Amino acid sequence: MMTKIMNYENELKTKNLKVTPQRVAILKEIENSGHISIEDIYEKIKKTYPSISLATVYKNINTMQDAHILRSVKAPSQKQKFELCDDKHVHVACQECGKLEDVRLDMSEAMKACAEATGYDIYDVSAIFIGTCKECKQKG
Amino acid sequence: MMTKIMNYENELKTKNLKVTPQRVAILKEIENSGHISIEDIYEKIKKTYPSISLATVYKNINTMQDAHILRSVKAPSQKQKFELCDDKHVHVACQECGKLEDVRLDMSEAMKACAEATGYDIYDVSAIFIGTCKECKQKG
DNA sequence: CTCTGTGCAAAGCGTTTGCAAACGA
DNA sequence: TCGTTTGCAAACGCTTTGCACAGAG
Repeated sequence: MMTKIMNYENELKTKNLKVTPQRVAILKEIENSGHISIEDIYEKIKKTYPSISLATVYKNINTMQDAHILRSVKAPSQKQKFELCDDKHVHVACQECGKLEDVRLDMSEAMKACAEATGYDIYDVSAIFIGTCKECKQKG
Repeated sequence: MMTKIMNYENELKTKNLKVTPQRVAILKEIENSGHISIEDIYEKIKKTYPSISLATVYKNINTMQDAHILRSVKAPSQKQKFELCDDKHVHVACQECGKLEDVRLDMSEAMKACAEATGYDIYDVSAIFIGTCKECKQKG
């Protein structure tokens, strides 16, 4: 089974971005975690790559967001987190415990409805469903 | 036609929050604009109420968010904006011109599907559809 | 070799906090 | 009156920037 990392090297090259160890490390952390904050990316990478600087993480996150390799997710009253663009999914957040999970849910119907209602060309959607998770329902 | 403001006075009282001119002014600005940033709320209120301080706007936004009178919307690469909780709608953002609009789109099907897929109780959803608006399509 | 990316330290902003005075109930 | 809210100024924390050096192509 081939790792995704090679694909991201190609994606970086396609967008005229240089393939640096820092960028590969950032993409690897995001791939592993699904969605992760800047601070957490930095802390994790520092363990195996102590010389990396937080500014570099910020710069690369911005560069790769502009290149549509990454995108941000922001749940209410939580830090900004980042995920890979090719990872099509929505999110569900538990109001009780603050957990944020990915859900593979097809939103194409809703996107179509939105396009019809507005006259926009819709090509993506960022959705966060808010509720209470199984565990918290039992406790509650 | 009765203004919504009276309802919000009641809502504040119900939540044990005092009805101050600052809070009423903030709610009025949000009601007028649909969604608005903190800075814009402050600038608008200052015109008719010059003594208001930015810190007060922040404190009240936070208090009223905690009381579920307001909630935040955050579109990628834009400032946080705020809207009234009772205003059920989703958003559409134009990638070209940055415009953010409200869309009255029924998301109950998607909420049901998400509840089934995850086992969560889902009671709200924050969705931002990303695309290109009519005007930008013509220009583009 | 050239141009992009990195790391550091400093600057920049948006947001929060502490406190005394003012205000709503 | 009593507890909450306000306004100010200072503090904070996250993010960006400028610059010299290092590294990718």
